[in-house]
Amino acid sequence: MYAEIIIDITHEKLDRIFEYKVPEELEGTLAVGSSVLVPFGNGDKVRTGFIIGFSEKSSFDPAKIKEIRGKAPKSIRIEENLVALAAWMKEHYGGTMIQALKTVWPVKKQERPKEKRIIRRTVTEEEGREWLALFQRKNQKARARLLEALLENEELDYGWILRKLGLTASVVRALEEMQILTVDTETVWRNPVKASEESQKQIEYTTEQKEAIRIFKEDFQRGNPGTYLLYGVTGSGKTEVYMEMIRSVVQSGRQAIVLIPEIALTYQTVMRFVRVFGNRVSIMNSRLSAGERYDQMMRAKNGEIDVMIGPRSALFTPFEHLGLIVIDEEHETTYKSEQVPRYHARETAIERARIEGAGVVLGSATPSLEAFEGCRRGQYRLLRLTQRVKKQKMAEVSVIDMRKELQKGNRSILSDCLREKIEDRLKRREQVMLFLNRRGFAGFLSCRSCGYVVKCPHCDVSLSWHRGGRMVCHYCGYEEPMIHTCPSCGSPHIGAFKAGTQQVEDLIRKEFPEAKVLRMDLDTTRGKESYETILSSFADQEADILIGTQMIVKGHDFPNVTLVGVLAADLSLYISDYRAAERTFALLCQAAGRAGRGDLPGEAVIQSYNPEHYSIQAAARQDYEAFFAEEMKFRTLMGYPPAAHLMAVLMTSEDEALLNKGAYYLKLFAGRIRTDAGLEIIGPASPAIGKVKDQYRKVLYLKHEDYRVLTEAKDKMEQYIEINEGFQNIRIQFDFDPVQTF
DNA sequence: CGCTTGCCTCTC
DNA sequence: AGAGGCAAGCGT
Repeated sequence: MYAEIIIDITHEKLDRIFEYKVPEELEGTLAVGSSVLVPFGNGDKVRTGFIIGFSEKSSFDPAKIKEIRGKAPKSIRIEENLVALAAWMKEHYGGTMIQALKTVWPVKKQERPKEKRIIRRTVTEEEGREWLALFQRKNQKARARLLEALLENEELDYGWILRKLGLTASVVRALEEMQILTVDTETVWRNPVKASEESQKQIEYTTEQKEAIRIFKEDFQRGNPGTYLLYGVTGSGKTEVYMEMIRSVVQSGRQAIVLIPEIALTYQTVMRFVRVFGNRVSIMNSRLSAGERYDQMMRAKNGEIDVMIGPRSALFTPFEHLGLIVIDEEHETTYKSEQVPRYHARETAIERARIEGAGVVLGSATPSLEAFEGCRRGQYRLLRLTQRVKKQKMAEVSVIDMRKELQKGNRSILSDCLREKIEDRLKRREQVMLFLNRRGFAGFLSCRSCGYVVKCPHCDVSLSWHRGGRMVCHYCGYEEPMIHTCPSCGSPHIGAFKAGTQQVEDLIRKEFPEAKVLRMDLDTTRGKESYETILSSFADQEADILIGTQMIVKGHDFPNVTLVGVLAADLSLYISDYRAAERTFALLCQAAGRAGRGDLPGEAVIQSYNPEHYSIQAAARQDYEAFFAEEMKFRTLMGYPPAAHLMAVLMTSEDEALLNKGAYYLKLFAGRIRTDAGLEIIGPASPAIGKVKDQYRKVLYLKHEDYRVLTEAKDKMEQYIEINEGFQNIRIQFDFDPVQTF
């Protein structure tokens, strides 16, 4: 018997199967997904490898085949279904098999189990009373205290009782030696979820919610759940629908995974699930310790939990009978991994569900073009929620033309209209949220005389000005002190272009000195819990105005917020990315959806320099379908996803000349892959950031309607690169349907 | 003529 | 990735 093994070394040249003989004593104990120790290379250096298959006959020279040395110590076997998923991911997104395996199985090794010590009384109550009397006579107070506690409760938690009664270990040991008690050690699973006592109120579902639940349940019970898009406006009760669907999946003995964007994984979200599913819910995220993460994997594998909530990576939870994967806020770009393999959680979830016979529910108020187009093509089923649960009206949205403000002589970043409305809310003691597109997007230092911009010497991006007089590169972290004369022309008129959240905060404090203002962005949420702290103090109405970036438009309901202002709405329209309009539309809809979540009606003001743009117009009317129709025309015309597929080939090298030459030849080669006109090749282009950490970058884009043509092109290009020595010092990465353009 | 040094090859 | 093979380069 021979095993097909992937060696645990990330290198393109080793990214293939190696055959090893399975020693007889190990037969039966090894399976697909096991990790083993094998001799590798000339010196027979022992390496770990993963078994991805078996064969009776070897296809390699039998004389050269070596034997597996043994199982890797402390390893945990990867589920066979997840090995299959890894293979699909490698093929679909590029990268090596070992990278794919490590993505679906992030647990490195067994972790030390958490132990709990328990004190148990071994004497009868009667005997105990005799001992107690003895201790009291001898004035042995500590022993008496412990024994009294044990007479009340036969079992006590070791650490807890020592702390509570102020005892030392020697007291316990003494009683243990007298054979009054025993100390037992038990292993327990670490549990990051603290269960609550509250129970779920009875929910009245709307007709639309009932219909969505019914359709899913019927398909699920018939045994062929597919993929559904739950398209529901903000406040339409999507989460309740997910929970009801999960409930029916769990009732039939299967498990569910709920994916959420990392930022939305809050205490409140988890508690909603805990109220329904109790301690059979767990969470997974990067903030858990290795031990906690390992234990959650094991609890899932052992069938001790039914629902796993977490970001992208929770998709690989090793449930034995997975029945449903829910992807909340499915349009979020965080579902695309920026590490190899650059997988998209939506597509990967659908593939995992196919392997496991499970269903997928995608939920969003502003679905991705991919999801909505999928419904139009009949691949996914559309479930709609058009009504808000509490029947509140959607916020009234007005668009302000900032060019007209300028003509009127208002040069502030605040329009007169928005200023008046803020004043009005402050008077009525209602809350306001001001939303700015991006942190420090324009906090760069430029010379007003010659136009010189201070840039990072390593990354080709402008340095951001930070309070405290330093300039920082957001890509590599490079810092330098603020300068006061232009290095190019010597002019003293060099300064920061102010329009980050910090500048908005300064302005608001000056304009409304009586208002209490909170600011939330990457700078103020650096600390571990401060994200929650800021949001909950705003929810408790400790401030009147909350200023922030993307992060304030998600999660939390603030019932007292009746006005949302969007400053510089169209900044995200100008980034060089084919998804710019989609992102702008989603952001504006979400922002508008924040207003009027309580009993008071809400209002949103969108300030724009480009108010006639369809994404802004459609967002103002909250008209997704109008936006979709317009945007889809553009994607079709340009051959962008989801109308067609796009593959970015990112090349990096320290040697600029070599890189340019390599890019030129790779383009020539790409042109010969297919002779039909369907495969379009764009570039090579210098990305927006031409250099990162002293590595030059070039990018080539390939477009084709058929995704398989692109994966085929990827494979051929990989081969070409391997044969041609000119590419030795050029690194190449592929990115399918990228969410960021390079 | 032998020994270091850098590049190339190969890994079941 | 990392070790062994091999030829060019340098010292005695």
